[in-house]
Amino acid sequence: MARNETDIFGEELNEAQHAAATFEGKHLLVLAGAGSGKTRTIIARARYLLQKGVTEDRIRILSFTNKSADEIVSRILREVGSMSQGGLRGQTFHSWCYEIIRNHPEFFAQSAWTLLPPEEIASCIGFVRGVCIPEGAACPKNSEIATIYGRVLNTRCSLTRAMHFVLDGRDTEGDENMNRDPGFVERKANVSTVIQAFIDYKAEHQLIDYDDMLDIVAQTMDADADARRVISGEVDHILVDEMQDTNRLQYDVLLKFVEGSHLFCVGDDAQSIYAFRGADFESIHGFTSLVPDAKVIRLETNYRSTQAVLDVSNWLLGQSPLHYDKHLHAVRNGGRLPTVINWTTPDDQARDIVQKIQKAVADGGNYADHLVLARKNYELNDVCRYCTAQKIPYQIFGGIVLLECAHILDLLTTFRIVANYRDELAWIRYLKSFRGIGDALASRIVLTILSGSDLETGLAAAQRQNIIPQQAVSAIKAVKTYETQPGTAIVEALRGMESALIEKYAQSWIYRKKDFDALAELASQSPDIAAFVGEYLMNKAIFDIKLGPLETTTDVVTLSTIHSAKGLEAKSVYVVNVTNGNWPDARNCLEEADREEERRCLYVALTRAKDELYIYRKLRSGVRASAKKNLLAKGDDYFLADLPSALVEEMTILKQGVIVGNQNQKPMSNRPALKPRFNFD
DNA sequence: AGGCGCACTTTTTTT
DNA sequence: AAGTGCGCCT
Repeated sequence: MARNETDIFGEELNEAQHAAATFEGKHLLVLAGAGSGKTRTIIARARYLLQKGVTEDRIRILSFTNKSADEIVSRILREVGSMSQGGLRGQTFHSWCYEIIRNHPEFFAQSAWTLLPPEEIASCIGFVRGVCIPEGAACPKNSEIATIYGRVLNTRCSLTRAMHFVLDGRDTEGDENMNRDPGFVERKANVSTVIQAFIDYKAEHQLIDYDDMLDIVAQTMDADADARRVISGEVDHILVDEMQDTNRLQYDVLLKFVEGSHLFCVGDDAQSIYAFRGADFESIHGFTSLVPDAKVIRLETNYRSTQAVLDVSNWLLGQSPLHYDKHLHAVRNGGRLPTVINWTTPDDQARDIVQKIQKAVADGGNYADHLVLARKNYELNDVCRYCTAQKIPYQIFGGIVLLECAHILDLLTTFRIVANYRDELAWIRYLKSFRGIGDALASRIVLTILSGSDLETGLAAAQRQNIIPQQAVSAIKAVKTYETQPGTAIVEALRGMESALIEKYAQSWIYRKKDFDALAELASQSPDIAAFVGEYLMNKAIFDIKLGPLETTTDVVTLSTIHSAKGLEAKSVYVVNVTNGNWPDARNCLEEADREEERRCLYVALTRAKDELYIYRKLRSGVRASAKKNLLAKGDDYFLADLPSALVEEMTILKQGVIVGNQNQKPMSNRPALKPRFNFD
């Protein structure tokens, strides 16, 4: 479609973005480099479709997190105006499939089943292993089996390969050698038995876990032509963000919609950082062969960063032995050289970041212009501390969210029990929070309770046998009374469990206690307990953001892990602890693929910066970097070792506030952009 | 036996 | 901060 005066986009899109947004073919893959206007293009696409008369409910927007999906949707609605009745949906693959299963009892036996909370999978496995393999048998830990199970489902690989990956950190083809090792064969047999029992258990108790949902949708649509027709008939356009993080299982779901819908997928292979969840960064290259009739459009102009920032990012990527199909160029020439800052103690690092932010704000800047990024979420703790001490407002992404905290999960067992009285796992966790009840007694009590036909009779039976504390009975009954007032129900649950929880959490109780107000507030927004249970499991992060420190002011510094920072950008970016052994992580660098994923992760971090980029690294680390068989033996730095001095300034914090160095004073870079090597074979 | 408490490790990253 | 292992107590 040619541009003309009726074009809704005017000058806001470049040619490639415009071509993508107004694409008229069947399926499109948009390969969008960092800062190339990926989100803007998805939004433009949605606006274009709406403009063309496609109704909101015929469009699905899928992203990797609820947070980013929601953000895209709200930006679209903002730009389109308020004509929406909330028909436009932004979702994750998981919440999408959850909805499909719920809405189609005619195709899915699982429609009314209960979702097995992810943090409960390991204990469920522990529960079934007790009855199917002998104690002390050669078998991985429950949590490892849970990971193995997820791995097999998400990547569609063999059990052997998944075990090799999870237990040994290696992901290789060729199972023969493994299967010749008698020890491995024994472990594998046990894992098989446990997983089989786990699958049976879930079916018997009408439970599905996150990954099961995707698989069940894909399977059903595969086998049942009616289901395929009806379900894929509910949507015309599927817009997928972060396509590079899509794994085999998600791909499988998507492929079922190829016939009936239009796919519009946006991604960047160089920003693929979810291999641990089964994403394969190369799978995006297979798009055109998997999806018939697909076209590809590339966005290669970076609008976000200065050339100086992009030079370092491109250099990093160019150092990779892998080949990324990338030719990013910046529209913003020059810019301040990024700074590498060496430190000796984490405090030096945190202090320096905070001082830089304070100075920028004192000079008239905003807190919101600053973004602190870390590989692991605990690395943000020091920065947090300094921000608090200096009264710098901040928000933090990543890490354990409220709804994953142990005390919250403990309390919510009452909700799960009321929502589904036969939820054995919820019962066990609930009962175990009372003094004197451990695994064995809890199992016995549950057995008695479930012998009844409903909650009332079950509880009565347990009371008759005198095996259940009165407190445990009355708390559940109280919660049950307020089934349609979840906010009040939380208060009741807390009243019933408080004394038990105080004992359990001892000193940390004073910190945990205050979370329950927020939880009650949150729950009160749902119509009833069952709805809340279903919703919170699908949307934990969103709830957390709602409760976060955001309310006070919007001008805040953002602290985030890279994985939670997808799509974020800021004028000034501080990347924390880019030190060999930490980044790449010493435990995750056995294979080149692991190290390269870490590199992509760093690439994502660097490309968040618009104007100023600070890379922090620990001085003299890596001396003993070879804990993992010298795989990191590339001097003190794995990633930054050969960084050309012309690309950055370098400084060293010697001790409190004393900064030396400036080994490179050149303020501006006006050299032509470095381009990554590219294999044209 | 079953539950508890203490000391110890172990943690990436997320739906 | 939460899970694991082990010895002690009821």
